[in-house]
Amino acid sequence: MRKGSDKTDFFEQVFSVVCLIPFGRITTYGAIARYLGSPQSSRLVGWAMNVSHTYKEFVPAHRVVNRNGLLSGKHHFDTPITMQQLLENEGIEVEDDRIINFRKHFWDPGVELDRDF
DNA sequence: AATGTGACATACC
DNA sequence: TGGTATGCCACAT
Repeated sequence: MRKGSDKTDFFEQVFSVVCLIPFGRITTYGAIARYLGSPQSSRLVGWAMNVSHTYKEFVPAHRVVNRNGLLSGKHHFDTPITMQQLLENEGIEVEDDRIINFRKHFWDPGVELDRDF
């Protein structure tokens, strides 16, 4: 009985996962997309971040980066350095718009949330 | 209402 | 080995 609330089903799931990212951890668009069951919908995740500021809840979009660990969306924040500042504020080292030890800080929802795959 | 776009990722050549 | 092309779904204009 979807009562219209599921129109943003994908987005809400994305926001939910992003909100579940622990402090000081990061993830990738592809990881989220794969966790949602649509590994090829990674763009939607990025798009979701784009409209995250329109979402009623706060979404730590700064904890989501591309597969290369590059702060692809830094330019979309208030200032081009806001994203880096937020990450550094969480103890994540960022150099040249790239996350150092990206793999170490990587938080895979499909693994951490123990998906049944 | 329809078209284009988008903070990616993967596959193929 | 890198570059090109495509897929995906919802939002914005």
